[in-house]
Amino acid sequence: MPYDPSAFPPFAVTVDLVVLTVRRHALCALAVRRGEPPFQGRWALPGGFVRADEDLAQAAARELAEETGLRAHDPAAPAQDNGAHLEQLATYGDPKRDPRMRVVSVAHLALAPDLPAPRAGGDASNARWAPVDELLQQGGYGRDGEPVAPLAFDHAQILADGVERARSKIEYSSLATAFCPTEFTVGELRRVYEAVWGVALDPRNFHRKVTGTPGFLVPTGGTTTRQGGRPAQLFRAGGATLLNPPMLRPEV
Amino acid sequence: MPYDPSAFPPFAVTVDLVVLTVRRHALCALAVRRGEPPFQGRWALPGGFVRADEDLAQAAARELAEETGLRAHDPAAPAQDNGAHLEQLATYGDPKRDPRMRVVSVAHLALAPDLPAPRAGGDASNARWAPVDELLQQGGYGRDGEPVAPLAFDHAQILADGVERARSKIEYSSLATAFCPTEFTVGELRRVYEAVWGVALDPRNFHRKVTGTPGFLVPTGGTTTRQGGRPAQLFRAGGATLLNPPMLRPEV
DNA sequence: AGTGCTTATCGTCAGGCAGACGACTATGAT
DNA sequence: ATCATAGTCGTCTGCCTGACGATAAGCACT
Repeated sequence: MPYDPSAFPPFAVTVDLVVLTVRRHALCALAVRRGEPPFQGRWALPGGFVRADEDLAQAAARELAEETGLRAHDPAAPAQDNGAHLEQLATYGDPKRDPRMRVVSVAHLALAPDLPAPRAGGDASNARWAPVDELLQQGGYGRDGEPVAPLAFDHAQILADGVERARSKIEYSSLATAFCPTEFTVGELRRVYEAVWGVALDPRNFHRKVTGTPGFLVPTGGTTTRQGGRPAQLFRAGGATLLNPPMLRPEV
Repeated sequence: MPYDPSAFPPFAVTVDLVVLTVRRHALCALAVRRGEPPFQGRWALPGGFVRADEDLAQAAARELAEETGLRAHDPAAPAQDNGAHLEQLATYGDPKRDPRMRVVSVAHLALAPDLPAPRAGGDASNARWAPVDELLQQGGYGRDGEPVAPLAFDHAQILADGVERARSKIEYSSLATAFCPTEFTVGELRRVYEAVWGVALDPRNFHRKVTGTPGFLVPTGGTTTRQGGRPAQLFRAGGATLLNPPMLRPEV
C-alpha cells in the first residue's frame, strides 16, 4: 500500500521520570504537584512533552535537569562524572490513560544520590521527595496522618515498575553506587541496598562480598568517620557494571 | 501554564516486533521485505501503526497474529495456552529514524516455538525466518553467498536489543520454554539454550539443574524418541516463572 | 584516663551448588 | 549382534554464601 500520511492517528509523546534516591534510610521518589486539570492538586511524576527535534533520551535528560538540576550520566561515558544514572524504563500507551487526548508516555528511570531539597520552577511546595511506600499505598494515611491520594494518571503503575527495576538491577549490576556520592564507604553502600530492598543485611558478609568483587569498588585511600564508629575506608565506583556473581537479595 | 493542544508536536506511533524462534539449532528472527520506500526491497522487522483506540500491547498482539497467526500469551494467564510469549522491549524515537516523519516505535519481543513457513499477507517471498547472526552482520555475505544488506531503519539495533534481552532473560526465568512446543524433552530444552546462547552445555549438568528446579518442568508421563537415541521423558512448562538460583551462562 | 557505644573489618565453619566427568540405559540403524 | 546416539544417574572437588565470633578504632561521656 502506498504511503498515506492520513493513515495513522496523531499521538502526543511525553517522557515521565521515576527519579529515585535514598534519604534517611528510605527509598524516595521525586513527586510534583499538578497545577492544572486533570488531577489538579494531586501528586504526579515529573515529565513533559518530547519536542519535535529531540531524541527520547535527550527529552528525559532535559526534564531531569529542569526538575533536579542533575546532569544525566552519559551511558557511554567511562568515568564517574557524578551525573545521575538515566535509563529508559517502559512505555505506557493505554488509550484512556490521559482523558484529554491520546498520549504515549516513555517512562525513564533515574537514580541519584541524596540531594538538597528539590525545586520545581522555584516553587518548593510543588515538588518533594516522598518515600515510595507512601506514594504507592492506596487510600491510606501518610506519616503526617493526612489522607494519601493516589498518584495522577497511571503514575502509580509507572513508579511501581521503576522501583521494581531498581530493586532487581542492583542485584546484578553496580548501579547501587548511583545512589551514593562520589566517595562512599562500604557501610553507606550497604545502607543503600537495605533501603532499596527493605531488608537488613549482614555487615560482615556484605563487606566481604563487595570488596571481593573485582572492579566494583576502588579504594581512594581516604577514610571517614561521618557515620560514627571506627573510621571507614572510602571507595569510588569501579569500572565494572555487571556483577558476576550477583548480589543476592535475601529470600522472603 | 494552561493546557494548549498546540503546545506539542504530533507523532506517529508504531509497534515493531522482534519475533524469535529456534530453527535447526540457530536463533532466528522473523524478517519481512519492504514493498515501498524508504528502504524498498530491504529486510525489516514486522510492525505497523498503533490504531487510535488500541493499547500498545494490543497493537503488538494484532501485528503478531497478522504476521504469524500466533495468539499472544496473556501475561496474566496462569496456564500454558501454547500462545507466544510477548513483552514490551524498548522504545525508539530518534527524530531521524524515519525520513518521512517523526515516528516513535515501541518495540516488542515475541518468543515462539518453531513454526511452519511464515506468511506475510499470503506472500511467502516477502517474509522469512533468518538467523539473527545473518541479519546482524554488517556488509558481509549470507550463507548463500549473496551480499547482505543491513536491516531497514534502526531495526538492526532493535533486533540486537531483543536478542540480548532474550539471552539474558532465559538465565533467570523459565522463558526458554516459550521456544518449545507444549511437550518437550530436557534435551530439546537444552538445545534451545545452546542455540540462544551460542554455546555447548553439559547434558548431565543441564539435566540435573532443570529437573532439580522446583516448578520449572512438570513431567507428562509420556516419552518420545523423536530425537533418536534412548527414549526421553516429556515435560510441560511448570508454573514457575523466575528461576532461583538462575541458569548460568558459561563464561566467555 | 577509663568506660561504653558505635561502626568497621577480619576470620572461621558448614552447607549448597556448579563444573568436570565416569558409568550405565534404552532406543534405532547397519 | 554391534554400533551410534541420546538420555539419565552418580561422584568428587572447589567456590560461594549465610551464620556468627572476635577484634579494631573512633566518639561521648564521666
